[in-house]
Amino acid sequence: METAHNEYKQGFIDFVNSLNNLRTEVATVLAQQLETVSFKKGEAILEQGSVCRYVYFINNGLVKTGFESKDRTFIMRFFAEGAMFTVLDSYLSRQASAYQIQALENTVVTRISRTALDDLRARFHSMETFFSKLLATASVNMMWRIGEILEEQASVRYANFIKENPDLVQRISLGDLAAYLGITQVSLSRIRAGR
Amino acid sequence: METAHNEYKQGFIDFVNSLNNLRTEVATVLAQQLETVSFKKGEAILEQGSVCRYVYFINNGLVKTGFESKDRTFIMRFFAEGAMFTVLDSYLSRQASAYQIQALENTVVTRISRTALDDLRARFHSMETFFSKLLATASVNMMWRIGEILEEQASVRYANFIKENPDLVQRISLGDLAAYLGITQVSLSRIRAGR
DNA sequence: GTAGTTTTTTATCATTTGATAAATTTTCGA
DNA sequence: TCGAAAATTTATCAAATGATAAAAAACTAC
Repeated sequence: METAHNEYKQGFIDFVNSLNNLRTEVATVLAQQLETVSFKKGEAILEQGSVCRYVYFINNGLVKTGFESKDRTFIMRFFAEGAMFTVLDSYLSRQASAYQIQALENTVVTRISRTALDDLRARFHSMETFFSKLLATASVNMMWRIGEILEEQASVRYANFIKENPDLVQRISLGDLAAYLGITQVSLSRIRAGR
Repeated sequence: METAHNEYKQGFIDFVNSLNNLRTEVATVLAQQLETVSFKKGEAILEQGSVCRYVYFINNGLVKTGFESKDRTFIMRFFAEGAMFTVLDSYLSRQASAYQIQALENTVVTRISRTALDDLRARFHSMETFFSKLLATASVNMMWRIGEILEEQASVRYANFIKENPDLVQRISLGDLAAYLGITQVSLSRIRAGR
């Protein structure tokens, strides 16, 4: 439906503007490059081993990015409505990704292809600035996460996660939260029991 | 000494060019904003609690970035000659940093102030692109590190570090390497003993 | 609503890492 | 070169987490 489609595009544009305000002209060109796609709960948005060719904005729903290793799964991050994400290494290198993206709920995303965004970044200084700021945000988050993992035990990280994401906790399974914390689901259950 | 000073500036410029080639004009303006500073082994380049006002390029020497917590120390990263670094959260937010930077060897850095770099990023698209690429590199490194910490035990991460940084290992103390791995120095000694 | 599947909990035992202390080795300045 | 300080190793015991299995609870599909 066209109306809904444009609304979704507007979410993406608003997000970009919130990081770095675009001239109307640039926003218009950007809007032309966006497309909106839906995924059902459980569906893979990006499979491990394929190349991530998009930057995504979540209109609604919830996704996890992570990877499978040996027989365990690890989660890099959850992204909910209003967030922008990609699998950065694959996106930048154009190589197959070790990471996957999966919808944890029915999810609607608006995305832009790397080709299109590269072009916009090259043509418009403001789009490059937006991209810098996007990476800056991601970097600061990751820095923080590394520090926390090094410093704190799983029980503390669990408590921190709950405190900082009270909303998300309701929507994430125990197993996925454990995979985010880097411990087994059984260990997290034990931590919750307080032993 | 002026000659040496210009050589040092050139290292910074070469690094920028390697990420995103600058027009001569831009490189010249950039060069005017650089200054070279030396630190003795053990000296703090940035103290925990102050604001990181620079992006640094290491001409020679070795530094660690990290933080003290309770009674333990943790290291985010080592940077040796040829690397560019800053304390990103503090640099971007202009807030006091939870992280410190310390010289592990006598170190010569060439730096640019945030004020000057912000100005160059605003004036020259190519400088913004350089900054994006710098952040992209940092992001991919951090992504990789998070995945590794989640997935692998300290003994494996130790083996990986040695394999990927055979040069650095010679120059880093066991304690600092343990702080990077997120374990105690005693634990690392035990891992090395192979028990 | 019920059966089957998935998720979560509980329990037990093994492994990894931390805390502490002491011995040993290395480094460094006088 | 000596002696003190710092770094590293070794040892012992405690705490945190993993592996496995089984029970309980929650969720789903029909």
